Amino acid sequence: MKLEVLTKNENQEVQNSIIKGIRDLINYKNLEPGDKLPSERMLSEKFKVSRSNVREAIQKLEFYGLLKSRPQSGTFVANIGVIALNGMIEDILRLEEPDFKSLVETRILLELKTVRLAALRRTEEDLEQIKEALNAYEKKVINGEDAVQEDLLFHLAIAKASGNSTMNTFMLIITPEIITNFEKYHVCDKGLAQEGIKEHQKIFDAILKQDPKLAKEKMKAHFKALYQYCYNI
Amino acid sequence: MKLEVLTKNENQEVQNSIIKGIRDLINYKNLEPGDKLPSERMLSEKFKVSRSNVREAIQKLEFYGLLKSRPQSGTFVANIGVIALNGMIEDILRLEEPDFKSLVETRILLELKTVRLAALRRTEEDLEQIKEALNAYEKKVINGEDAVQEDLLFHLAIAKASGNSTMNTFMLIITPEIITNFEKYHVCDKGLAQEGIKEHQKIFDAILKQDPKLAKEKMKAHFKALYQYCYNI
DNA sequence: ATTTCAAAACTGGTTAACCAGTTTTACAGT
DNA sequence: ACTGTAAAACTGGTTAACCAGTTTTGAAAT
Repeated sequence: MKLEVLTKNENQEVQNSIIKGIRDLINYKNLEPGDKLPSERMLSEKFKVSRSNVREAIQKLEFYGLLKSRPQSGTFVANIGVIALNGMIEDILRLEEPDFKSLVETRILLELKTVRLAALRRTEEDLEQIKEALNAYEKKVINGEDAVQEDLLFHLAIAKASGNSTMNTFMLIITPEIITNFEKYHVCDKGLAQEGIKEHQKIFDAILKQDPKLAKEKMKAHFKALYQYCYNI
Repeated sequence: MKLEVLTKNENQEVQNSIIKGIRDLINYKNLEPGDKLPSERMLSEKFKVSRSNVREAIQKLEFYGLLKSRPQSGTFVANIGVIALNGMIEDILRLEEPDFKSLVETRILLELKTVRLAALRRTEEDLEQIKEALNAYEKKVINGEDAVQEDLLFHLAIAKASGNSTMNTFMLIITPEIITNFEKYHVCDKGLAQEGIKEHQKIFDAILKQDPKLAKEKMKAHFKALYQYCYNI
């Protein structure tokens, strides 16, 4: 028997076909929320795929909160109702890779919110960490070096200070892709970076003063160039 | 040698210690972005853990965009700079489980944005799917049945119509947790659901008319009760 | 008919051997 | 010394056997 190594796309298709199989089990085999899924071994046999493929598919559905594995016991369907399960699985199957415009749009949305929340909720420790990130950014820019990383770390420090762990996680998810694209398209040239220092300082001051409205305003100003760039692609 | 099954928390700690190990490799062993990580076998030996544990930790860092595995070749450090890598790994290690308040806060933020974008960008097919979800919700509520799932599917249909795949993904991530908590705390009782039909209809009409401002307004009104609930916990 | 409880079957997780590409190595030919 | 190339070493991914808890089962005891 000849074995082949699958490309990432082929593997994605295998995973999706397993997810479809699990969806069909829920739909046509009376598998209700809360019930136990057939064991990984049975699923791998039924779908003619390896057990590791089954495990990966289960992990993906677990990430989206649709399944829950319990060691030495079984994998269980989340208790969110069969209709929601179906709708969500359908959506997950059709999810496409995020484009850069989506990322920037989402980033701006998150940042304008986290900076307000940070102004309202920041602790003294948060302030210190934001200040530290600001200083690192400033130093790099003054030396004429590329400071995309320090820029993003400043924004991540604000997200952390927002006290909202969900938004913090989401910011972390999009940040590497943002950095990669910024460096690829040279979004931040030296002139923008010089301006950036002042803008960052103003954002920091607003958070320090606990003025959420001002903080949001200054963040909006900071993103003005980015906005323009994004809508001119 | 006695083996024990690890609880989820213990496993989390194992994973975090591997992530710390990888961080140290980057910091102290001249492992620069773009370089190849030591092989999974070497890491599992070095950190005295199983290869599957190493693979899981790598997958987690891959999810956050910090590593990239290439079959039959190696795992590579993302090209986002050593400073960003360090900052992000630190943040990932300290990430906490999201609380319900964070989830609701994030949901409202996303929904007020996606509904605006949906009003601007919705296709005819989007409209049909939103209408379908609206009808399903209506039917359930009129029959006096619990309609939390249909409610959320209506909102997911709007997120899909926003044309922003990142926001759509984020909505999917938070939805199951939202459903679970809603059902647990009985956030939507029958009276709210009756009101919900009218509110959903108004949101749909605004999207149909391609009026983003109105759509956001109606969505805000829809969340008014939720707002109150959330800040009274 | 009901309850008890130990043995058997089954579970997700772990391990180690294996697979087939990729990369490095080292030697043969010039 | 340099180049070409084939073999060896190494890679992430896959497989199958194994581990120790969990669940089911079924016969014995009541």
